[in-house]
Amino acid sequence: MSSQEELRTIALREFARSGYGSTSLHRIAEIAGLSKSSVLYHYSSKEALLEAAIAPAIDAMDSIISAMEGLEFTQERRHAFIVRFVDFLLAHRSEVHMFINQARSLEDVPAVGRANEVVGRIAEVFGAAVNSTEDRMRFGMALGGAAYSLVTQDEFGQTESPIDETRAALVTIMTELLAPVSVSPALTVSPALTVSPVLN
Amino acid sequence: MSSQEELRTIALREFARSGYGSTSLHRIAEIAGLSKSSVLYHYSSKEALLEAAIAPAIDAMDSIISAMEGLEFTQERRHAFIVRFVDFLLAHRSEVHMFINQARSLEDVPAVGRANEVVGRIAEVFGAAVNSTEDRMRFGMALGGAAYSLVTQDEFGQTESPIDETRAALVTIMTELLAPVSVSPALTVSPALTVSPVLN
DNA sequence: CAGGGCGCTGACCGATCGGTCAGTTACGGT
DNA sequence: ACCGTAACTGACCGATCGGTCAGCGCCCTG
Repeated sequence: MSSQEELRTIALREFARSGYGSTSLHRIAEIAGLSKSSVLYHYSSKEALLEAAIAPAIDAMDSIISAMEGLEFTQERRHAFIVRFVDFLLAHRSEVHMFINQARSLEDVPAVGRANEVVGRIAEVFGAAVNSTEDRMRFGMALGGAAYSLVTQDEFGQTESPIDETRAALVTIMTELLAPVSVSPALTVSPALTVSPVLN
Repeated sequence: MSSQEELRTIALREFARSGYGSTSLHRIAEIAGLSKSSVLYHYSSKEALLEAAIAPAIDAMDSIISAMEGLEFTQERRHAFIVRFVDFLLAHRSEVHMFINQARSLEDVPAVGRANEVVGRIAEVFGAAVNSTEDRMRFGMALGGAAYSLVTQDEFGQTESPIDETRAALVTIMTELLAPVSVSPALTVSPALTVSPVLN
């Protein structure tokens, strides 16, 4: 693996694990067995290194959502999206971790801004079929929950599962969450339930 | 509001939004309209400020899980846990955001380490009834997804929903996710189970 | 009026940050 | 053998970090 690739890989892992702002170039260099100057030789700045590290994931996410835009939202297409999305998550855990955790604090970085745009387009495509509060929560829990549980699965030392088992489980659960809920109203908890004092 | 409380509130929000490492004491002081020295007058160190800010949330989470330990895992208790957990999420969004995003990088901080312990105990309690890969994913997506979608809901400028609608939707979806899959889902929610939430 | 905390401050400290720059080493093509 | 360039480095820069400290004004009490 070339130094450039190695630096990208290391930076990605460290940025995701410790945060962009809290990861020093010195640390990245140290892990790579290089000096800080060498890192800045390959990438003109810390920000350039970040962009190089996450660009492929943004492209992948972009192509997934582009394939959905402007098309009617059939069951088949929904399922195809879920499968693509799960595979995307499995292939780009660290990048997704970064988007989830630091998209807000890094939004001035061009590449991260672009990532936020793409996420917004996903929300738009689903938004057409998603109106109620509960449906919106379903959408958020399906995408966010899938990403989050995948990320923490290898962060915390949980029991590891075979990849295809994980993949199948994710597809099943996301399909369940994103299925049109108009059916079986008996499931929903009555809205007149005890309104709790939510205070800080 | 006293300076101490105000600093705690500001610190919590900034730590959650930008990360602990990337938030300077100067910035916190600036928002509070004080000097950096004043912050260090009220809290002996940045870490002490962090601990003071998140301690109440950890206590609340601790009491929720303590109420579950050592008891048989009935439908009623599962539902009670979900309701308490959702109310906990609603009351402590910022703290939960921090645990999710930075628990790993901050684990040497005593208070955060304690938070990780509590999360581990939650996993243990549920782990008894959770064996397959899919059930484990369900658990992760229910807890993590709920926390994540709540956090991003007000971070990104999404359409805001009434808080009791959000609460009801979360309870519904989490119940659906955590219900034993073998049983018909229609049977799992009994309407008379609304348990009053845990107060802080 | 004296004085003692309390809340707060600016000046200052060493460490570390991202980044610049001149210079060294290794090496492939002619 | 020579040269150009790619890969890499240490010394150094200004800025900012968390933290220390002496001292400021203010209010309350004796």
